[in-house]
Amino acid sequence: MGKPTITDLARAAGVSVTTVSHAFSGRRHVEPETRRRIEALAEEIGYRPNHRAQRLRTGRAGSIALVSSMPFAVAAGPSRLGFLMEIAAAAAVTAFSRGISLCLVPPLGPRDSLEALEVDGAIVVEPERDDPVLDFFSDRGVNIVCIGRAPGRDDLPFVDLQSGATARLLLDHLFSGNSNVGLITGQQRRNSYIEMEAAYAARIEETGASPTAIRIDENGGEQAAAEAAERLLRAEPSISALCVPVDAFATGVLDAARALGRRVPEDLRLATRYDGMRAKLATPPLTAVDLHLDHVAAAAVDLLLAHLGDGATTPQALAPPTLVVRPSSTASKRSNSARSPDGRSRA
Amino acid sequence: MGKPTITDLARAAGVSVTTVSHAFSGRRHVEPETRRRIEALAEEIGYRPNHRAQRLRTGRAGSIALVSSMPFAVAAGPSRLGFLMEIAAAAAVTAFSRGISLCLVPPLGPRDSLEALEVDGAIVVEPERDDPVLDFFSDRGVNIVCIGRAPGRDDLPFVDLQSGATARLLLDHLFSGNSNVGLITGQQRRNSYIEMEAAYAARIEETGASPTAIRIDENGGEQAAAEAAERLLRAEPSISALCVPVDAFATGVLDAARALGRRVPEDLRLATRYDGMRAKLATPPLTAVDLHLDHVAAAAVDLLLAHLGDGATTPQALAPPTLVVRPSSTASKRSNSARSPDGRSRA
DNA sequence: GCGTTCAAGCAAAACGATTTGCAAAAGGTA
DNA sequence: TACCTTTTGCAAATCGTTTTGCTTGAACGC
Repeated sequence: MGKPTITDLARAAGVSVTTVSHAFSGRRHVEPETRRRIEALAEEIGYRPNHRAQRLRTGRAGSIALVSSMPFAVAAGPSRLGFLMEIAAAAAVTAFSRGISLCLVPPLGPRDSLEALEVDGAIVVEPERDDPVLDFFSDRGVNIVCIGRAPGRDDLPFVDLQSGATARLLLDHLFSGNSNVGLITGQQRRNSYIEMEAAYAARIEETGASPTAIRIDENGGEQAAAEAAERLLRAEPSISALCVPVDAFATGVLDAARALGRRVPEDLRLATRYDGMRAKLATPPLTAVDLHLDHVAAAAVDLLLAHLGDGATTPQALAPPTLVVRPSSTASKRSNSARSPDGRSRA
Repeated sequence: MGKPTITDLARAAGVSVTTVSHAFSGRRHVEPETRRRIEALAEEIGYRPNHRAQRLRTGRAGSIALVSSMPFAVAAGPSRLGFLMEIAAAAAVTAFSRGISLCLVPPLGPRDSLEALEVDGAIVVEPERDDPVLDFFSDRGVNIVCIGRAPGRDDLPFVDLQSGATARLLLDHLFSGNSNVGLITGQQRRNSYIEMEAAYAARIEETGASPTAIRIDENGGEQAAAEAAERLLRAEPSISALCVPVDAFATGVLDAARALGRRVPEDLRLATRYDGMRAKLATPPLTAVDLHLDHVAAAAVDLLLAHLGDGATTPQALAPPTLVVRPSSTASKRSNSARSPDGRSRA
């Protein structure tokens, strides 16, 4: 015969299945001595509750999904992967520590391939406006939590990526060098771009400078950014600093600068958002923002769980994003002795 | 009332639940016209089969796990993450295209935290000898497929990482420059280290050179490697090339070389294994091996599925690993015009 | 007209747990 | 003793499928 069931265990212990169930779940009191006997016996005969049966009965799936709204395979590639995967790793750890597992969901191609998915809730990373992923889960009655506000969906709970603060951090830094600052964001309408553009517009308004902001299709990746940046820098040679939140775009800008013979940071100061491998290992290393993605991921898991009414651990407050200054943006007059000059030591 | 069940659908269609079930599964013939009516009606009333019930009945979980035997959070950190996550992304895509989902499993801390996991099978990435992860799944009767042979577990199916070929590729390249080649591997007993060490020993035997091989605890990460490499290079100043399969160790070696004033590649040639961000973006970019991890991941998923008797897609043959020569190992006499000199263009 | 076969569909038994309502025993009070 | 309350445990219903026999009715050969 197969694996022992709760019935086998009950028979062995000389009690009913109800009692066994209660002994494990604690939903009702059972005589401590009885419980101990049951537990010992369970261990002995190797009983383990059947999750599939539990799930049918309770209606819980015991797992959540982590979804990127951006294709894995698309050009933004390894870098974007870094962002998502840093979240994935932390989310997996948190989820498992809460007793649920985490499914990594690739972008939905043919819509029905996601049918297989069976989850209690989903964490969607930086959705764009009208993101089909959101509809997919909404349709199925799956709880959603976003990382980064979902544009146009104020009904959805989210963990704040603090994009406004991040934007101001970067812009404060770049504008401080008395530079003529340009902006390169993504074409997709993600909240972080929207807030970045708003902060930039506010800055421009304040200083009376002339705005130089362009958008690039994320799918073009590094190369599209390099081409666009080259055109931009030719057209507007007075630009002396660029805020480029997408790190793949930022390295593209580095290529463009090299092609144009403009040194970074002496002739062009540069800063990006996600402080990943790419920013850290670029030449020169890129000024970036530590978004505390591990905390963000953990908070997202806990927020989702709270919405599921499960483990009501109160999501703790998030630390504000912090600027990590690296050589790519040190003001040209000053020496390279800014904090964390090499950007590699803490990798 | 809640979501429509198969019973509701059967009633609506004026047939029995059996017929509905057969209409969807195709296990028995149903009148084409009846089937069409059922399908249309299903669409109309919004019926979707309950996965939990299906799973209880069929005994399939509909998902597989991807497990790293190495802690996420441990010092090897972002780099190791790259390796695992590159596999995770590709595996997720393949798995979903086969109609099953993929759970990302963090390392097991307290053993029971993994209890929540409910999968049909597990892919374990580069297990070490006596890896507890393997026992965990074996105990539970979960099918296992490894990426990279599991040392001491010849019973387990695996997707070959072709570590022997990889080792020879790297060693051929380094020895070709008439260099005095040293080796730095990891202390853990993973198959790739074992095969690398064997290939190195064979080389030494052949050439009559004196061996200089050390092992470093993976948990020490980049810094431990830097310290060990510095000691090694001081003790054996004649070493003119280092084979360092772990990329985090390789960048550590770069630091050590810098500290000792040895230029790479002029004074010290260097090559690593995993061709990730780290290798590509290092200064100078590191010679590495393209392991075709995306194919490996896909093959692992298909192999696992084959063992589950599910989608018996024959795993296609794997492409051999290919050397990607970068400036870190170009022989000192030659110019830097080896193929792919900058290592960034194809990122 | 009689057996045989086949197609199409149905009723009911699993799958293995949780949960509800009820019963027996135990203790407390009047 | 009678009555009420609490504790402890049980039997049976339930979750929504899949799957196994079993019934029809029709087609077929003879």
